[in-house]
Amino acid sequence: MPVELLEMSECSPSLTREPLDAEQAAGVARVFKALGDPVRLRILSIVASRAGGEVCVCDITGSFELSQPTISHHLKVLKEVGLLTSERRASWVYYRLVPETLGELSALLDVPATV
Amino acid sequence: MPVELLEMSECSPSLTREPLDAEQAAGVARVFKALGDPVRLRILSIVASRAGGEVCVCDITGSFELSQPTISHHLKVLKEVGLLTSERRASWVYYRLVPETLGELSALLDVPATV
DNA sequence: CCTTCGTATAGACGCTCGTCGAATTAGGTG
DNA sequence: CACCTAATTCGACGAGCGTCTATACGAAGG
Repeated sequence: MPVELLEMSECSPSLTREPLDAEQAAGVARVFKALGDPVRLRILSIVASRAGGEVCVCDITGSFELSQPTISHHLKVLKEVGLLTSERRASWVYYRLVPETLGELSALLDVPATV
Repeated sequence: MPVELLEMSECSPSLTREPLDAEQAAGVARVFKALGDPVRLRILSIVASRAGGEVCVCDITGSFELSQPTISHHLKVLKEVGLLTSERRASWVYYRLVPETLGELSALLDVPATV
């Protein structure tokens, strides 16, 4: 559970500021790798675009022609890198977005308009 | 060479707008997968943070304890997904950032502060 | 309890990826 | 031309990933 994705001395992390060191790069790459799968991206967008912010696993499996364990695996990956959280209520497990993680990545990729 | 990473009807692409379809997800996932490697992330940050915006391959290889063909492979991957461009001048090949691609990804991950 | 439903885990299998050394292409120079 | 340097391409190998089926777990209901 990474508290902070980036531990930069400055407050505005960006790829354009200065080269990432190996450790920083490894941490960020973990998250991008999780985003580097079409199914996981779609899962994330399903959760992100859901009005209440919550999605039940059973709502996701119906959107894919993949086995339920496969979806479960992808959810686990997204959770491990801090993009999703889960909560069990009765028989169902609900997943929510972690907007802070997405925000950090967005800021990291946010390059000045004209270089 | 993807002209446009996303072909959404709306002008403000974001994960939170509506779920990505399979085709969109596949296109975006290609780029994120390229970012999902620590070495490639560091290469990208080296290019991005370079004052002139240009980096020679020989400048990059020195920053890693990896063989030169391996660096060349990573540069190729970053180029194929539209994150870098290259230009040959004399014996040297120079790589530049494609800020538009990074900008699209940044916008995609830019979620509203409070959901 | 035993069953049923929703979800997670375990193990297996094929394919992809990152890395290497070796060979190849491209440009510059004597 | 021969030679050198810069960079890419090739072929191979081991590790990791996405998917599956089968199994286990957890909660609710007869």
